[in-house]
Amino acid sequence: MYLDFTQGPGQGPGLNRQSGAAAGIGDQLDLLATHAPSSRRLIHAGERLYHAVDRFDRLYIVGTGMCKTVEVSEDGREQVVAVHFKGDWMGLGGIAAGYYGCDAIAMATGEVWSVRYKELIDAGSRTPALLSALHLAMSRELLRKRASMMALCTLPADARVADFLRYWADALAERGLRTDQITLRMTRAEIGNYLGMTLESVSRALSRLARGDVIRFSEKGRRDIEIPEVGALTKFIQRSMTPAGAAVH
Amino acid sequence: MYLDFTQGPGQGPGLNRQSGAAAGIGDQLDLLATHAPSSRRLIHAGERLYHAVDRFDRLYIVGTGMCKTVEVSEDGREQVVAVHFKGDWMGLGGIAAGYYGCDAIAMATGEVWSVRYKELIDAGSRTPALLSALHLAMSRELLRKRASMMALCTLPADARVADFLRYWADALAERGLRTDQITLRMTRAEIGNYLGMTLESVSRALSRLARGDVIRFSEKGRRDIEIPEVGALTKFIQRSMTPAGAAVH
DNA sequence: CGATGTCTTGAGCTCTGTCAACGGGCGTGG
DNA sequence: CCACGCCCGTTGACAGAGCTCAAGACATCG
Repeated sequence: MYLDFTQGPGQGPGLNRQSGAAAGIGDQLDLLATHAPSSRRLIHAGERLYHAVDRFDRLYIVGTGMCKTVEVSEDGREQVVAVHFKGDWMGLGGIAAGYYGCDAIAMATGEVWSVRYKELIDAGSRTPALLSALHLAMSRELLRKRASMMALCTLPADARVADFLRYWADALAERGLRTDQITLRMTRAEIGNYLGMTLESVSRALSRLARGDVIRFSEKGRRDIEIPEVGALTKFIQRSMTPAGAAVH
Repeated sequence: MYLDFTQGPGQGPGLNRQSGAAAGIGDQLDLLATHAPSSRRLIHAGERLYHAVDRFDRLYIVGTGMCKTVEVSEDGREQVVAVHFKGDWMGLGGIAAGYYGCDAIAMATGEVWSVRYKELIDAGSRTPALLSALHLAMSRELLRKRASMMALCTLPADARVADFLRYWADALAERGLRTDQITLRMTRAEIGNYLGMTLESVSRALSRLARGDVIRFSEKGRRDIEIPEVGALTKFIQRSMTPAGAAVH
């Protein structure tokens, strides 16, 4: 899926597989552990990794679990700007800003790795694969944000929710996990905030998706969602585009 | 404004100034010309630099003029995902995707530089400042997209337009250009597409901003907009947030 | 000068936000 | 153990922001 044009004959192992975005996830951490002075840290849901105002210093990588990053604008508007799964890097905006600009908050118990940016760059001159990993991570986040903007700008509320579920399922699939049963670790309010709509709209959208048999609510709770067929989400999104066919009811 | 934590004692000149985002813009091009096998190309408005489906190969940098990048999703939705001013890099999403994923189109006559990504990386091992420039560019685009998402998710239509104008003015200011008189090189439809609204809403928003004396239409045409006071845009945005005071009329 | 594309403005309608009521899960404390 | 409060989620009724459709004014270009 993702091609790595940076591979050269002399490069170390890792990051050379081409079997998906997650190809280098394990390798990334190996690389860091082996070639750069990285550190690990256990985290629990709700715990904050760094504050928006903190001076930029380290980059963080989700080892296990998942995190969200939340931005607060000067005039107090607050927004979830990203959800980070295993292998995703965090804090990349700090490179240019000098401070993080977002709060990073764990959404589940897990482990997070981190490296000093400066030391990563130094190590990168010896181990180019480290730089490749960094570039891939940044580029991937760019792609993700592009997709988010596309959804925000062109999809109606219901389809945005469907798109969000598809994204979540894809993220799990890329990491070799089941996608027929996902656990959203966010409240409706958080999802709505991320998707630019209210919690009520999220709730209604999910209800409609369930009524249309695109998803099913698990017995375990309303945050556990069964997706028998991820393709059905895509179909739903496309249907909501055509001027003719909306309304699944 | 933007701090560069990568500066080391041994680094070459350039990218070490701290006088704003544009600090390294001239230097970037110097760097490329001196240390990497880059090439230049003249472009005219409407000309396409690369196609979304093209295999990723080179990164592009706006030397003079400006460009937009347009994404087309599989199901045919089309969206302007970014506007690129002097010094902005383009094609960064291709690093992870393997293809560009966007069309890049010139919006004015100008000059665009480009480097093979692979060769840039190679040169970067000899000239670390090149890598710093790349990282800064990527990080900056991440910040920009974050800001876009924030606007899309939390601002009403009028304020999004105001935010867009402010962004444009700031971009000019960072490059040492006048901001009291800007020329939008986009149709209302393009602006609306970029901001997630219709061309009519853009038109109405601009009319309201003009009525509220936040902007003025130039005699030269409706795409030339005078902004006597950039701060007024910010005030307008904040006013549209407070539940009490909206309505400038 | 007509043709085309762009911009503005109005009128009506729809989607989604707002406000409100209600139910369920969970932890705390009596 | 149950009662209570709190947070989360769902659903309904309503209102309003923004979209759709339509008409007309301008500008540009052949």
